[in-house]
Amino acid sequence: MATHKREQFTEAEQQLATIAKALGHPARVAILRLLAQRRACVCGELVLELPISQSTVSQHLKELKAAGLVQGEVDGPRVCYCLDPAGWATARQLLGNLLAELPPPDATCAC
Amino acid sequence: MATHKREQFTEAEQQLATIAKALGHPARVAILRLLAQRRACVCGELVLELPISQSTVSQHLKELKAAGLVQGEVDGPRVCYCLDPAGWATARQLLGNLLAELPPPDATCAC
DNA sequence: TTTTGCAATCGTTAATCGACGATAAACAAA
DNA sequence: TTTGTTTATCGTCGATTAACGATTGCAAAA
Repeated sequence: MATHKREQFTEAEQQLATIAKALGHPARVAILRLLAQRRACVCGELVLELPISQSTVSQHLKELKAAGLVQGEVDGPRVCYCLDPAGWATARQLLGNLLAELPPPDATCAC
Repeated sequence: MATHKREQFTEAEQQLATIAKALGHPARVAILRLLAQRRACVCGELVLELPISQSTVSQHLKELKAAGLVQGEVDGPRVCYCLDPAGWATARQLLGNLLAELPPPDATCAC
């Protein structure tokens, strides 16, 4: 059963997991870095930069949009993508919280 | 075909994706938070705290270990888990790099 | 109006994931 | 040695993911 038991965890845990999952593929990381560099990018440009097909890029963009990390704006026949500031604010927050909960880097394992 | 084209991306992109993927499930986030709180935890304790079965917890621990985020130390019949400082140093670094590449939070979309 | 060009969606395929119960393996204690 | 406790692994199942080519849908250009 792949009946995900997501419901049983806290809202924050689910939200962080959703964001992390979106970052969990090198193609999506690459897309985000391209968008960060260029501030905006038409889908076709991304396809040129990446070693995967147009339809696959489109899929990844859809997932990044679903996670709230990118926005797409229709511009005539093309679509311009850019990072979604609100989504990244949340991502920063949640990742920051997690890292803040961790023991200091030099702490020894208590085992 | 789920023939992952991981090879075609940079080392850093792959490494970040691996770490993010490990964080991409609420149960694993919950496990990490428990380990962070308690500094160490026997597998059985985790099972008591989580709404999933022992075998599933064990699977998630295996994935976290594979991603370098936790260590397990055998202690008689039980296994004591704790966060892996080296893995977290890498995670901090890579996540920090990504966030640093992003435009400032108040930047408007260039679309 | 017809054509062209771009991007999303569809349909398909194979692989991976998430979950579980059952079983095996490792060790301590009796 | 046998028993009990703890954890990892196996086998299974359904769902999801990653990838592609083909098709569709739209908007601009001819």
